[in-house]
Amino acid sequence: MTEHLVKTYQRSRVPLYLQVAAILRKRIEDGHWALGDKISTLEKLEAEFQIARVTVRQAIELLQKEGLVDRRQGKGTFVARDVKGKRWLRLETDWDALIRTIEDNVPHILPVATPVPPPRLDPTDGKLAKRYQYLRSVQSRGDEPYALVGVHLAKPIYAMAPKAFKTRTAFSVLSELEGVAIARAHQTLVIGSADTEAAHFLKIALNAPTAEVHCVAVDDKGVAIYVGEIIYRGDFIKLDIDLLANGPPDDTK
Amino acid sequence: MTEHLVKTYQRSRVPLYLQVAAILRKRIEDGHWALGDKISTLEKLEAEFQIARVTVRQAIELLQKEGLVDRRQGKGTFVARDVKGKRWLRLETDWDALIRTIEDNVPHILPVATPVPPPRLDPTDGKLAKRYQYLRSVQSRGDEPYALVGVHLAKPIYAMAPKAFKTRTAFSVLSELEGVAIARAHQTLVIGSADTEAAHFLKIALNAPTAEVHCVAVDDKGVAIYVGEIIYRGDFIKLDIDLLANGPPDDTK
DNA sequence: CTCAATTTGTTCGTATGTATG
DNA sequence: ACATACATACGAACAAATTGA
Repeated sequence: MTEHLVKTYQRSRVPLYLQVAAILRKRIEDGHWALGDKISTLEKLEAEFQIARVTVRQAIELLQKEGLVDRRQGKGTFVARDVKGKRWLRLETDWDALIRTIEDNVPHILPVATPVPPPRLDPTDGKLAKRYQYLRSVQSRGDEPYALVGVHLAKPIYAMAPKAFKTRTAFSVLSELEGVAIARAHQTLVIGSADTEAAHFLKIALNAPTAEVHCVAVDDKGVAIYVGEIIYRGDFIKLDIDLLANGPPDDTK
Repeated sequence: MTEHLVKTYQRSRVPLYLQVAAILRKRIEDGHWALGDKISTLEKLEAEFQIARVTVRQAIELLQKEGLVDRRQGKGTFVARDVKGKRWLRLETDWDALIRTIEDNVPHILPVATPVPPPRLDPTDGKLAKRYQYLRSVQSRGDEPYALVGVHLAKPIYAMAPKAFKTRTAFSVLSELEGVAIARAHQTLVIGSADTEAAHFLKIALNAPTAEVHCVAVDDKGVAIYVGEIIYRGDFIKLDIDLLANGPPDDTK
C-alpha cells in the first residue's frame, strides 16, 4: 500500500513530516493506539511510509510537543494523553432538538462594522425580506470557541426583541416569539476550510476543516426571516441521522 | 483583521503560500470573484496578508497551474475557470431518498486480503451478528472516485444474494431483499481527513478533508445486519436537512 | 505620441526550514 | 551529529506590458 505514499504526497506540497504527524495523530484519535499503548517503532514507521528516519522523528517530535505522546529512549513511544470526549458537539437535524441544545448557549456578540450585503438565498429558500439586521457572534464552550455565527434577521422580527437577540442565540429567541410562524426551516451543510477570519475567531489553523452550515427559516408568507451562516470547527462536530425517521421503508416491493 | 495572519499562520506550519493559495481558491469557489473577474492586485494581497510579493506570486502561480486563473502582465490576474457544479453529491438523510440516489451506482469492488475485525458498534446501534462478510469498494462518478466504502454484512444476509452484493451498492440490494426487515437505520457523520489509503483511492491529498460516515441497519431482533464505513471526499458533498420534517414546532409556549 | 500610473514579471541576496543518507 | 540539496519566505530593485490622460 505504501509505495503509493510518495505519489500521494506529491498531491499536496505540505511538508512530509506534517503529513505523517497528521496521520499518526489521527490513529491515536481514532483509538488505533489507546492511552499508554506503545506506537510503532521508528523502524516500522520509516518502512511503512518509505521515508527517512529523521523525518519520522520530526513528525513524532511534533506530537510530543502537543503532549500527545511520550518518548523513552530504549523503550519506545507511548500515547500520553487520552483524546476521548472530543466530537461532543452534536449537530441536530430537527427543530426541537436544535432548540434544546442551543437554548442555553451564550453567544459572544461581535461588532459589525460595514453595511452588510443581504443574505444569499437559494430560490427554494423563499423570498428576501425588505431589510435585515445583521448579528455576528462567536459561540464558545468554556474558553473554547466552536462556531462563528452570522445571522440575518428580518427587521420586523429583530424589532420584536432586540435585547434578547443580542444576548441569546437568535434561533432560540426566534422559536419563542409570539405570533411568529415558521412555515419551513432548512439547513445545508458543506465541508469547508477556515479563512483568516474563521481561523482567528475559532483559534484554529488557516484552512483547517470546518462545517459550513447555511440555515434558513421561512414564515408563512414565504419570506426568509432568519438566515444563519455558521462556521463550526470541523473537529468538534458530529451529525446523527436517523434514516427511518419517516417510518420504516416499504419492503414489499 | 489581517494583522492576525502571522499569528494565525503559526498555528499550522503548512507553507504560507499554500495557505494563501487555499484562501484565494476558496474565494473563487465561493463566488467572491466570478469567471472573468479581476482578482485583487499583488499589491493589495501583499498588504492584506502582510506577506512578501514573491510569496503572493507563488500562491497565484499555483492557482494558474490549476487553470483557475489567468495572469496578464500589466493588466492583472483573472478568474479563468467557472467552478460551479461542484458539491453535486447530496448526502440524503432518509432511507428512501438514500436508496433512490445510490441505486444506480456501480461500485468498483476492491480485493480484501486479510481477515477483517468485526465492525465497531455503538451500544445503541444494536448487537453484533455472529459473522460478517466484508466488502470493500470505491464509488465513482465518471472517472472521479468520490467514496471509499467498507461494508460489513451479516453472513446470512450476504448469503441471500452474494452476486448482487458484489455488483451493486449493498445498501440498495439490502432494501430489496424479501423477508428482511429493517427496524432501525442510523447514520453518523464526522469530518475527518484522508489517511494514506483514502488519499490513494480517492485520488486526493493526504489529510484532505473527508466526511466519515458510519451507517448501521438493524433488523427486528436488534442485530446489526449492515454496518457501513464510508469515506467521502469532503469537497464533493452537501447535506440537506429539513428541520421541520417532523412537523412545525410548537410555538404556543 | 508621450508620459505616468498601474500591474505583473524577473532577479538578487539572505535566512531559515525540510528531507535525505 | 553532519553534510548536502532543495524549498520557503523575505525585501528590494528593476523590467515589461497595459491603460488612459
